[in-house]
Amino acid sequence: MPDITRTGTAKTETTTFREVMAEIVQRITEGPWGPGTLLPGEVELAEAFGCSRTTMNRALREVSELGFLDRKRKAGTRVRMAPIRQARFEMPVVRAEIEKTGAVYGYQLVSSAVVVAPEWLRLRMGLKARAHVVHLLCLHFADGVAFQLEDRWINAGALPQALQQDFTESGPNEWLVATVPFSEVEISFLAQAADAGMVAHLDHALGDPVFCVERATWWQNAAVTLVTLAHRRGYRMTTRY
Amino acid sequence: MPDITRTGTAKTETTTFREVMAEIVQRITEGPWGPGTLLPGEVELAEAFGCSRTTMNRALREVSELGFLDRKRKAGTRVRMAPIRQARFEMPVVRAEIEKTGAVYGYQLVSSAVVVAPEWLRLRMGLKARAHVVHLLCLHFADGVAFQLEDRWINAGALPQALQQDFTESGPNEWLVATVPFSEVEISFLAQAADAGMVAHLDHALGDPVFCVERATWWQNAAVTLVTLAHRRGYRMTTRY
DNA sequence: CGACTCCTTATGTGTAGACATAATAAACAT
DNA sequence: ATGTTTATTATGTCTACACATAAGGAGTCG
Repeated sequence: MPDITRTGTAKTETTTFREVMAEIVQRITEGPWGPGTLLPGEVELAEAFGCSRTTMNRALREVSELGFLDRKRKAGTRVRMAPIRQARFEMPVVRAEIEKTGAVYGYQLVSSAVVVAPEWLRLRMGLKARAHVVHLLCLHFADGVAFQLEDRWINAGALPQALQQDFTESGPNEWLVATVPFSEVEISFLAQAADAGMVAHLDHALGDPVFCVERATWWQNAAVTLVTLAHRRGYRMTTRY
Repeated sequence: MPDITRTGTAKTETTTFREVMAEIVQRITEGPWGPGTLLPGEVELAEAFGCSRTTMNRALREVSELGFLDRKRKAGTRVRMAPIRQARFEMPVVRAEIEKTGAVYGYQLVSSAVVVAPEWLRLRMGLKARAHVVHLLCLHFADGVAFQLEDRWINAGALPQALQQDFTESGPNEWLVATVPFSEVEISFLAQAADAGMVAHLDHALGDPVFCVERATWWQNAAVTLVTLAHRRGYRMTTRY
């Protein structure tokens, strides 16, 4: 039966790769494809699902990116024994994070100074001896309550404009992402004991555990900035999936 | 040799979507496509790059998933003003995390008990009044040194097998991922003050800041387990990109 | 002016077909 | 037995083409 234009009628009866994905995920999580199962080949599956191999390939690839499948040439597609658990945090600018909760964002510059980089900073960022840095302390408020204390160092060698820039009205982060948008970044999450600065500006007692995010960024192998974001009491960073 | 198979000579001269991606990313980060730029349409780009639109589409889609591009039908493809910063952590089983560093993994069950769920746990996980839970304390070692203290609660109502299971030889996590592999998960990162248990088993003084990961999991809307993973002094969770 | 319709356009996705490549398995030689 | 080559096979990717869909913009009408 030589095929005639499949284009004839309207409504897609084609199986979309999203439908295929959903079905595959369901078969893995609830259905017959338990951990360790070796799936049939793409060609066979495509036939069974009534779609082209291209579509099946895309579906399998994306399910695999979700962490459920392990694919290898020749070896085939296998359901992982345990799915890869991945926590993915989008790190918006503080302003966006606060405004998303419906709160009013507030900003205040606490202190600003140009200093010679201290030893630990030089080692951490790979700065030259006697390199000058801009050191800023800033506060971010949610509905008038201190939400985050930003302790930032900017390498004046790499970004001399930072020396002239005025940070009293808006934070250095917004200026930096506009100035050096595509930098290499290293992010760390850690717990720190509250120091004097955090006690003074956040709702902490000296030595309290503080959840901190540290972000170091480089641009073309030159250190740009190092920032530690200290959060208010009880802050937790959460993701669900 | 009659056959002219193009495989004979040079490497494929087809432009692969990875090459295209690399070029696009470079044009964004270093080249002429600064933040806000509206890119030419897929057809035009494909022609310029000497590839098919399919390939260009894939390249653009993946670059967009990296957070550099914003794509909308009809509106076109635009370079984001600031790339979406995303921290992505793969959360392997502790054993794998430790062995990846080359250290020898060690495990020890500290305590095990079946108790009625305390109030806060009932609220946190949505358990019924007087629900029974298994409460475990376990230690994970790297080269003999305590690395992580696992404080785990398992809902015996949803997983009665947990009552019989023996956790003296291997941790509850490995048993759980094998038993309930595909659960819904909520992960939080937070800073906590060291309590008596952490002081006893990790290298902490009372009240020290401890970096903790809390993971709650459900399966088909029933609470399965809640675990708090307390880390050793100075631990930080890092990602780079 | 404002709200509505319709057209256009760029991306989104599906299909068939072909070749590329990695990795296993089988055949072979040492 | 062991190491090496060769064949096989499942996934990976490219191509050309077609239709689907969202959304901007022009034109229309009250």
